[in-house]
Amino acid sequence: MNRITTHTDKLKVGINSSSNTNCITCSNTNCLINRNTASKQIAIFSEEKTQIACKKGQQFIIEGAPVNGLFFILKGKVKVFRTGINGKEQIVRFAKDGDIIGHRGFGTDEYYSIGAMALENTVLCYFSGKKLQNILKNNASFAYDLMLFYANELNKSEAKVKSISQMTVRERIIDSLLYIHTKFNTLNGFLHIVLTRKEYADFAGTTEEQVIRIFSSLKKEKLIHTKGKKIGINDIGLLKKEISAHNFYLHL
DNA sequence: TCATTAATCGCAC
DNA sequence: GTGCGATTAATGA
Repeated sequence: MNRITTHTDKLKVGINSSSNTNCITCSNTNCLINRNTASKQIAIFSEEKTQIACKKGQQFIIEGAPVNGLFFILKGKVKVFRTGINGKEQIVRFAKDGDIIGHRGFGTDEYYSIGAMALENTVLCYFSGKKLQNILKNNASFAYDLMLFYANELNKSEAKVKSISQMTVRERIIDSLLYIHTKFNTLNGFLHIVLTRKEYADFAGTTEEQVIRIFSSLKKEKLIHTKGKKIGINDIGLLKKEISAHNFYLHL
């Protein structure tokens, strides 16, 4: 597709790649580490990390596995989910370049309560808890940014609870579409991420059938258009209008 | 192309 | 609004 994708494919060398991207020259401006380039300690990040290449569909965090570090996404898209009692998946959030995965259990001796899977070929930067703790203790600016990130995540997670418990299925699906749109943007008129109907359902807290039904009525109302798995939003303003009546400001 | 997987729809509850 | 099963469309080897 584009030059960047090709670059990622070259990095597809399996677990524990030795060719680490240097944090100083890294072009991922969405990354917390990158935003702290001012610090001289930035060089340490490059030395302490392990780069991991994940193929599409590969799960790199298993629910119940012991927590021992933190993942940063260098390039790619990931879904973070939790499995319910009857095997139902609840997608907790999506993540893209620069986002952090596995932070909930960081700094504890606990086990992951979530799973994470690559939605496309993804390159991760992995820091073991011990190494990262050393960096955090010596870099106040980075620690502060990480704290802001945690606060923001908590806020979003609280908004999500409200969304699932108080909105109708249609509203939750529209809300999810808007979230995907703000997070991943569009490409050629379609949302720049490919999700199955089931994944939309798992994120909106409903079933695959409901998603299909809502999508087809939204299509009839000319609010969205689809081509295979790809979804395009025709008028973001109109969609926002539908949920703004409830004064829910989600996914900020 | 053919086999596999996903999307869709109808229908019962 | 949910869940099952049959049909149809899309994907990818």
